[in-house]
Amino acid sequence: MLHDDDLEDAPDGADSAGPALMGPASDASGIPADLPTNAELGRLFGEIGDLLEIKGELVFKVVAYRRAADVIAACPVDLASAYLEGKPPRLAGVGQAISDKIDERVRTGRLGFLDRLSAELPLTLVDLLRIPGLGPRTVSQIYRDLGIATLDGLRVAAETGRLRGLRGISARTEQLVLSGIESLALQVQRLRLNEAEERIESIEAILRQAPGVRRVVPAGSFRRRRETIGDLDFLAETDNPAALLERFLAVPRIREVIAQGSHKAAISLRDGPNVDLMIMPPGEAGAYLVHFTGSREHNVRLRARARDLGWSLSEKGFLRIDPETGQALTGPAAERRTMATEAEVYAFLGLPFIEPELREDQGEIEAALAGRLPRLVSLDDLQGDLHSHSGWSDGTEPVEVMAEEARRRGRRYQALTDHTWSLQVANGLAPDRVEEQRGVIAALNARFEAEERAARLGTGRLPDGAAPPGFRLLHGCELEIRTDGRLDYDDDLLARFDLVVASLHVGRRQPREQLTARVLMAIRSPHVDVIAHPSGRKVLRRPDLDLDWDAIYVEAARTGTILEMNGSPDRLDLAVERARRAVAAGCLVAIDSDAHRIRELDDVRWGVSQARRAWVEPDRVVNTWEPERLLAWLAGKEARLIAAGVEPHRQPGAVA
DNA sequence: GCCGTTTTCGGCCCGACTGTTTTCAGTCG
Repeated sequence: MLHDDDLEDAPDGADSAGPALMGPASDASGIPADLPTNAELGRLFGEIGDLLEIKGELVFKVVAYRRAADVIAACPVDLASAYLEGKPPRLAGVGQAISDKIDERVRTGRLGFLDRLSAELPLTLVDLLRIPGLGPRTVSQIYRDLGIATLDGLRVAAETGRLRGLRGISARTEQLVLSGIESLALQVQRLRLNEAEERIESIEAILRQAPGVRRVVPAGSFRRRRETIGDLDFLAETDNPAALLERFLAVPRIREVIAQGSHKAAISLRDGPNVDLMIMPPGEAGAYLVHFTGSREHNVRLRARARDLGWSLSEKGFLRIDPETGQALTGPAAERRTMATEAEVYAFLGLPFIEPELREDQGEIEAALAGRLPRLVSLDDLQGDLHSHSGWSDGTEPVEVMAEEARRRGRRYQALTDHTWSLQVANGLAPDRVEEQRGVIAALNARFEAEERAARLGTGRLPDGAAPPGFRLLHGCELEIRTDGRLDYDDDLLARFDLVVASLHVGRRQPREQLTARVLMAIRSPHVDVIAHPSGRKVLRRPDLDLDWDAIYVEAARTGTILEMNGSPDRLDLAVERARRAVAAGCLVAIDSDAHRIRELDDVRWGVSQARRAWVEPDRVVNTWEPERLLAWLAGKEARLIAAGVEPHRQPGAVA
């Protein structure tokens, strides 16, 4: 059995199709060829924000740069191209000043403001901010009083006792700085969702055993189902806070207790993330859940709205603001409101309930105010799964085991999509094995039908007792798009599958035009129904393919070719911003497991949460459809190509 | 620096914990 890594990475050696595009440093117009990505642009403005903060600039200006940096990095449109074309999109938080700076960076390759700033304050100071406990004021003081601007310099100063002379820094703080630098060096990566879930479940189990505990809720970015998780957050209701905190501070593999109070504590684990525990007074969970679930930006918006309504909002609930002073009233005069549920908190703000996955300040507040929140797809909406593997290629289980497991989960269809011929590293199927596999699947479906018929007649029962409304194993394949754009099977063979899922594992480093052309050819095939894991990325490990995404969305929408939202927590592909844009462009998606073993059949849930973050509604997801509707759609590809005036991409003759 | 059917000027979110203090600033989430 091959590990996924072998499958994904080994064929990259075949990246010999055509030389890399080595253009000149700039063309005749002086426009630099090394256009910055959105992530790089975002990083630049983040650095400006950091430097301004160290400089002691107005905090709102700092916040403005950081907010712009986030918006820029998350923007689904390639900003460099858009600015070059003179069509910069309107982004909330990016005004004239920052827009001009983006334009300058894109056109000239420079950013004068940052250059001037870093002449004043070394850019390396930004690194010092990453040390836990070291904020802008202290960094500024260290630089101005001691001239220290680098991590190395800081370590030497701490080791030789030069820091402790500064105001507010004792010998103990010096030690904290040293261990902080150390922890940076071995800083743990962010966790993928499934890794975060493992740790959360084990800690949650311990907390639940504490006496007096009523409720433990994992909150934070895990509850929002972000792609990667930094810290883990727990909220708890208990009659005995001391006992719960004691239990928390004794979980296995603690590296350090970071903070410890009467109602909250924070620890760091040896093998990973920081963990926060907050204890809620019974019956007041609403504002706590809101506060510790929403992103910082979402919460800022909520509190601003509360303020407009005359209330100050915190995790403790609402406090009436004194109109004279503008301050929250405290003490005996205080008027305080608490709620048991999040829905009540939102209602108090005049908003409908906002699902956790949407709480990112990506337009959900505006949509809530306008009554236009989406009805998000949920796991219960799914009728089936269009992408899975068996031992025939690189899965671990026999076909019948995967099928039985899918049926046991109540699905109405499961597509078996083993790899094709040319992906030999994954044991891809030659055409004769495809024929053989078709027979196996037909026999299985015949057996399932007989069992269901018998169950309906009362003369037999299904393996788990319950009679689902019918289950069908669909015969598909994961069709390799080769380096030259050819597809792995000819049209005659492709036409005989129930569905074809096409994907690209080889030649990943080709230039954008070539990669895009390969995907577009697959989209224009009369037999390709789904583009699987379209970006080819691996979460935290491998970047996206360099594709012309807008061209792909347009053509996928035009031809009714489905884009996959792959639920494997390693992939989560499409990413949220891409999926949101694809659906806005009219594309259909499928939420698939890409299971190679039984337990991975449940990975569709990560695909569902990813789709929810992308505001996807059920009807856009083809595997929420009834089997009849889905099969009719799959059968209609060629007719749609013709209707749309798209020249079908034919794949004639056998290709070896 | 951004933003606006209550504003083109004047706002811009809130509290706990820590460390070094003697009443609070800095940091963090």
